[in-house]
Amino acid sequence: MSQTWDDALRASGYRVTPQRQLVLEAVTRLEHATPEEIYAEVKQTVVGVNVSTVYRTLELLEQVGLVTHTHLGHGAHRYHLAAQGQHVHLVCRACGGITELEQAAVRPLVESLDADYGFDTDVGHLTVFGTCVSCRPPNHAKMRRS
Amino acid sequence: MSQTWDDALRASGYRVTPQRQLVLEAVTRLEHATPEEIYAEVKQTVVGVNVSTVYRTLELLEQVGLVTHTHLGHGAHRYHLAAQGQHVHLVCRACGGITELEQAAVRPLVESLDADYGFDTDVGHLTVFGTCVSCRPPNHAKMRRS
DNA sequence: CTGGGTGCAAAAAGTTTGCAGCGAC
DNA sequence: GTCGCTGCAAACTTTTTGCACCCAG
Repeated sequence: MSQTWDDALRASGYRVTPQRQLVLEAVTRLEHATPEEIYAEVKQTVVGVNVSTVYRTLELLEQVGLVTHTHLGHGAHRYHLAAQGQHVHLVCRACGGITELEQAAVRPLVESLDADYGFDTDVGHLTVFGTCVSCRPPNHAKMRRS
Repeated sequence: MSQTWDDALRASGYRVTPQRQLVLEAVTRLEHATPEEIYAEVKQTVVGVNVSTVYRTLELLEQVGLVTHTHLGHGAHRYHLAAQGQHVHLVCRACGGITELEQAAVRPLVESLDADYGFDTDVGHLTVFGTCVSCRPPNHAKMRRS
């Protein structure tokens, strides 16, 4: 499996370089990472890698289909492995925590958007903002279902 | 109704200025506008208004609760009237079109996220990316509801 | 060897801040 | 008249680009 990704690169006519390997590893390790975080991660392994290379590499990896990005919170692009499968993100406004959900969790929504509006949802990009259990005020936290 | 908003400002201890009125009008007129678009709009009415004022005003209006912002596509903050009510946004990747949905459209999702994960969804911030009817490949586009 | 990839530095885009003067109340 | 608000310019942050050198194939 360690050879899968570089084949993907070569297959698309791109070269396999240590920098690209490092960026891909960083994306894999730190899930939901911003370009900056990825840069920091890569840099602490090998010095000399440049920010611009990280940006260029991310763009390329995404184009090849190895990684994808989502918009979590203000302007933060966050990258993750495409192979990890498409998942929905729940982002807590209070603690900033990110929860991943399987596609199944939003299937009803996707289907109704399709049926009612003919809209084809890109589930992998779906991000839901709100407040997670542990950050909700204890009182009216529950007693909703009632 | 033209006097409602300035009371909201004064009530919060802020002054009512022409610039603030202009920004609010711009937000009202062009729905889902970015700071830049708002700036452009304001500028074409009155010259001399500054970008920084637009940013400061938007921040203030949001704090007072007159407007809200959502994250639509990459890093674009888009502002809209809070009074317009919370609505979900469908963003088409192909044509960039934005469709607004009433909260009701996602109620099932919101309820299941609450029930299953204790997550309190911020519906006003919910944005769904995908492809709209008119941009979907004609073939498998329809024939669902059939 | 050759051309794509990288580092470096400068540019561009988007947003914030300090400060002096102006005008809402 | 006072103090908050604004304009202006400069600083900052984040991302992009041009160019010469270097190394994967």
